[in-house]
Amino acid sequence: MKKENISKRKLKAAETKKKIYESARQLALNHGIENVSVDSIVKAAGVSKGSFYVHFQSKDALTANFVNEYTANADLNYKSFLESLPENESVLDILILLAGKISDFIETNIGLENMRVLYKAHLTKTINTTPAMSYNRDLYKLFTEVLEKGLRQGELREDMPIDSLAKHLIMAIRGITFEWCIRYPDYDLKHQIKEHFKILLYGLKK
Amino acid sequence: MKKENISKRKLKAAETKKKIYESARQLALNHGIENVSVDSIVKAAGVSKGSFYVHFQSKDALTANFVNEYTANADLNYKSFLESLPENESVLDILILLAGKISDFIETNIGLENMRVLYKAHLTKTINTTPAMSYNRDLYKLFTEVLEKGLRQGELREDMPIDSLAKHLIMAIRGITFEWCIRYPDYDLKHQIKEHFKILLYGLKK
DNA sequence: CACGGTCACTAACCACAGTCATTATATCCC
DNA sequence: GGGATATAATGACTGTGGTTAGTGACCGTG
Repeated sequence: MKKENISKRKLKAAETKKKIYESARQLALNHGIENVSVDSIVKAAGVSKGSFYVHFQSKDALTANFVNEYTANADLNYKSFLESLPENESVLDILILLAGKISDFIETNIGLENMRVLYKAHLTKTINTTPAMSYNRDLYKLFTEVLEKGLRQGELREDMPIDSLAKHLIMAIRGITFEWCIRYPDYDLKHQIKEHFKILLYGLKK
Repeated sequence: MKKENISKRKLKAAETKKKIYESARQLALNHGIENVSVDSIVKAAGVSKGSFYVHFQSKDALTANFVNEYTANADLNYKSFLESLPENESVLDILILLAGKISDFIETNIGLENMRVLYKAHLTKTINTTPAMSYNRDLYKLFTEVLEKGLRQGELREDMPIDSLAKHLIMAIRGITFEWCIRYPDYDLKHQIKEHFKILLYGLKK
């Protein structure tokens, strides 16, 4: 009877956290998270600054939360995209299409600024971005499944473990997206991702 | 007779700048630039804080200076490495060796923390990291030269422009190094770079 | 019911990057 | 030399992310 009975307090806490989160989202939506101070967030939420830091490790961690939401959303999106493809599509073509889909999603649904924030968060030891990094992330599963199909259908070379290949492909996408972040606007994400994948996949063909 | 005669002042200014720079380098060497405040730098240099901002646009700009030094140094190193290779080496082997050399240099001469700082700087709009990013950077020239040789010797496919290939390869290295920065210590930079290059180069073979 | 401990929350506080009005002084020009 | 100008240098100040000692409401236990 311990865990159940502390509900009133925990409820209040959860409420406070949500208030902060929603205020932050609202402000971020209007001004971009980088231009929103913690002070303004807590003022909007009607709580104290210290309270913010009870619920969030840091402003960057909060930002990472947003981004992790995007990430989960993205993976859902990719999954249904893959399911929408015709069964008989060649696996190499699927991979190219998927890469294109990913670049679209990043550009239009996440955006440059959020990607920059995400990558900075990744580089900061004190921020936990596990959901977007973990090899258990759905994205890795999706790639692995596609590659397995390619293996079964004899489209791929067989001298490399599938899960390692998936990691290499996703790392490549991350690398290209990083390059986009740092070279924008002199860099066409979609075009570069497709071009790079053509080289990579040529190296995977049987 | 205008520019010459203002020497005494400019000299003093240059001296101050150097004092700041060297103090910063010394402190960064001992504690890592991220753990050194501008206040501590100017205190060590015996100048005022405002003076720091006369000579440097920002702390990050100063950091970028350090990084650009590393970069220039790295390219020199890679160049002499390439020159030390036997003439008759296969171009694909040269590229693998070069990639290995780069990973060694990054790991032992630059280090994880500095790479993280560098990539964060790249992601920050207000920091000018042109020297490390520019396609005029020596590194791009080196790769282009090797690839040109490969083309002459008929080792490479001919349907892709050489300078575009060089960009893809260097971007791949950057991507892998980024992955190393965010996955350390669960990621073997040298091994991953070599493995990835094997896939990539297989896709470039004639 | 009452007492001791827990925990969300607060507000004042700190550290640090960056700014700016002001001061000091080397150079220019008469 | 001496006033005018340009600029190096100053240091108090601001804004912002992050910390912490303290408070009081709530909880489990006697």
